[in-house]
Amino acid sequence: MSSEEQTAQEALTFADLGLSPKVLSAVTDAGYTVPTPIQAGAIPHALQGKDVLGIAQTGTGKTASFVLPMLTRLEKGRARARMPRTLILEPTRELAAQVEENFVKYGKNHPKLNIALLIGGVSFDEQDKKLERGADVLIATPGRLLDHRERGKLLLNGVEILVIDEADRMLDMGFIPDIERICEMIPSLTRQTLFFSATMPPEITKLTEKFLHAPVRVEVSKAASTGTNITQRLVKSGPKPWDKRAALRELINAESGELKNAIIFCNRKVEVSELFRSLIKYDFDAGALHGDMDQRARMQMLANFRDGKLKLLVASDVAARGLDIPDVSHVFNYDVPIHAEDYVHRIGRTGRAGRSGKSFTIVTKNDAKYLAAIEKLTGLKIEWHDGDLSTVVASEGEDEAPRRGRGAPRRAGRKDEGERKRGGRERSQRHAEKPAREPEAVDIDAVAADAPVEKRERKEAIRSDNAERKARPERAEQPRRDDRPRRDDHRGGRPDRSEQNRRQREQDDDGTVGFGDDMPAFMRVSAKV
DNA sequence: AAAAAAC
Repeated sequence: MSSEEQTAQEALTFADLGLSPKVLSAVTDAGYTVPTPIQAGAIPHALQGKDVLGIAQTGTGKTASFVLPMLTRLEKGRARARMPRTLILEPTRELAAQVEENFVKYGKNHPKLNIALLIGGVSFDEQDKKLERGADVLIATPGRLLDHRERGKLLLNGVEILVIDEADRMLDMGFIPDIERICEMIPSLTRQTLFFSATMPPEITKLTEKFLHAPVRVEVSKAASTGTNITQRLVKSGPKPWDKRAALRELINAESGELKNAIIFCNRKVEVSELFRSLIKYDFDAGALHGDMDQRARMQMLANFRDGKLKLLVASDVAARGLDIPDVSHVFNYDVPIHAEDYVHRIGRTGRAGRSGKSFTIVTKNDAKYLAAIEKLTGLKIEWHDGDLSTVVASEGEDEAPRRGRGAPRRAGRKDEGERKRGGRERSQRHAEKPAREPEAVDIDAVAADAPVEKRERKEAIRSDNAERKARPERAEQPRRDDRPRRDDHRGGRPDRSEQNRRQREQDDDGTVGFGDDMPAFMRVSAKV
């Protein structure tokens, strides 16, 4: 594209793109007049029925660049039962739901538009009913889509427009075989394909060669890989979880003047859970988001965070890309991401739409090589916030190596692999929180679908617990935290985790019945504000 | 080395 064309396009308004009056009016009502570069580039071609290869990061207005032309094109024709007219594939459930919201928003003048969202973790029947009724727009994650299809509830040969969104992320997640299968189910002669990816690794290029016909390539210049409006800092910490949690708390407090809301990224789901619990204990206004959580909790957390009912969101990389969370003032990396690109995506959650943002990455001595990779990728030496690792004060916590030789010999009564791992983690967790003398915990295990336990086990535990609770509604005064085993005897007579949980649940008995029956207490806690 | 995604 020449620079003249570029300038000409910047002067464009949505009214110049060829969208239908209904769509245009919804766009205007939403307060938009000038399309973003990807929208200006893709919409006219999409309206003409051409295949489009859009290379754009999230936050560039990519979603509207396919939603708007699709709505326009859907005005002609009607959907037949079980034969959706369009299909949009998304890598995560949240993204799929987000696209649905866009269709609702811009499709408000299309009262007859049927939208079906096929994602995992929610009821099958409702989705099936929508399919039966005939969907104009089908938005799906690959797993659930294939599930419906295998049950014979879905025919894909009537699909007129196929959208593959976040293709590079699909690749990362191992979805490419699924995507290929799905593409092959849709007749290529009658199909228009819109394909979006932030980057074009060889596998993705191959995919586009296979499934796109003479695509129009629309590339949006990458926003400087890590936006210059983001202030990035490194924060030293000891290597232990309690060191890192303390460093984070200190940081949040120090930033409290500027901190409007923040996402705190962890590398692992268990860490999300642990950190979330810890923050709640310290009375921070925090929520959690990761893929093992109950789908309703995921949605609710995200909604609360977006609506400003929740200040801190502790999340796995499920939240790193694509989620449209406007106006996050801070991003904290509780862990240095193992993949350098993830760093870019994570901190890209702040400093959006030209606003300024701050990111802090907690670094321990174990993170050197990941940090080096990040600095290499971004071509940037990230400054230390308050002295580098050489100034870390030694932790007062337990020795690095787990102590042995106390209690029963290790061989006796050895637990299975999973249990042993969990036990170890809990031990360090408990210990970690000891020195700080935290206020009593909100019990999260009782309700959170995010504990590192099989779902079934969890449900079972809650069910039996509820039964027990009913049987004994009244109970003697609870022991206080100070009566619990202390620092040095935590290896010995520590009450069983489930015992602790049970007591805690009895303490804040709130009538929570179990998954799916009631809103988890931790969500209520966060919603209180 | 981790997350995500199907019952």
